[in-house]
Amino acid sequence: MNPVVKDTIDHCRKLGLRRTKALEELIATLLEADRPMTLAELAASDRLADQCDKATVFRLLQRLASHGLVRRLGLHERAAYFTLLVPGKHNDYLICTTCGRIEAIQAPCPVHQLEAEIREKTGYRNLYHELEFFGVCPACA
Amino acid sequence: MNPVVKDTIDHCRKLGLRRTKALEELIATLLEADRPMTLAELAASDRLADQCDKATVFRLLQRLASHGLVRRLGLHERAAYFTLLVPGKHNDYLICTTCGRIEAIQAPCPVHQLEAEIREKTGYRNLYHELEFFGVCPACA
DNA sequence: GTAATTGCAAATACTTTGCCACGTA
DNA sequence: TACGTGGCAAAGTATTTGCAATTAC
Repeated sequence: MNPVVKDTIDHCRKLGLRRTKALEELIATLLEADRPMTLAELAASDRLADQCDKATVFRLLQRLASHGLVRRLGLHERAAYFTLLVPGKHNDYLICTTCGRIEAIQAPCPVHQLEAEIREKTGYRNLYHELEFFGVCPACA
Repeated sequence: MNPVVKDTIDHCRKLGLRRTKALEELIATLLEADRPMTLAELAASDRLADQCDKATVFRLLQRLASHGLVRRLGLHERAAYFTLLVPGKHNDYLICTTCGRIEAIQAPCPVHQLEAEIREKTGYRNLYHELEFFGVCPACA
């Protein structure tokens, strides 16, 4: 098993979650995708399609998000997107407004400085940001 | 009438939209709010509540968005948020994950440089970004 | 054995559209 | 007059929940 999957499941166990097949497959799927995915995409994915109900995936995502292991993103679609929060992994995206393609941005994120300032000046706690770039990709243009 | 509202309506007229009471009130409401608003909020607002149907507000927002006068944002809620695109106005937000309060960020946006790089390297067209900070505001903490 | 987890189906929430009446140009 | 626009109601899509059965520990 992928060590990140293992670590994540261990983390879940410590939080009191039970080790179920669905949990394992969901985490593996999110990790392999390497981009945010919708509930519908996840429930229909190879690993989960015959494994469990969409409601189960939904509740797992909800639990994982409440413990900070998964983040729910707005993006531009009607459906919510979910991404696994892996320590040391960036989380900014480039999205094509025509075909919906989503790719992670490799460049270092330039907002940490501003985030620190906001934390100081406003007194907000547990601050994090969401940064997305939207445009029409070369293939669609 | 507010000059920005007037300019925006003039712009709409040039695009072929008709000058209706609903259009005027919607634009004025979005401008006065100074933060993104949901369809439900807009339809229930003082200026629009007794003015027109929610479907009308929806279709107006759709038309304005398709012409680039309004932008639809994801944010973290289930409902979509809409904001008027006023030339020269910033569009980054600070959002409380507990009470849902949304405020515009005054500081200069630090991602323009990165945006330019992405435009060059990836060939995406019509690039723009969406940047939000999420956290728990002092009142909720 | 006990409590968390799951599947299924039903309930919500929000968005989107059809159709005909209406108002702007 | 002609065509964009509006209201109302119905349909569509995504999310969320109730409850009894199941499973992890």
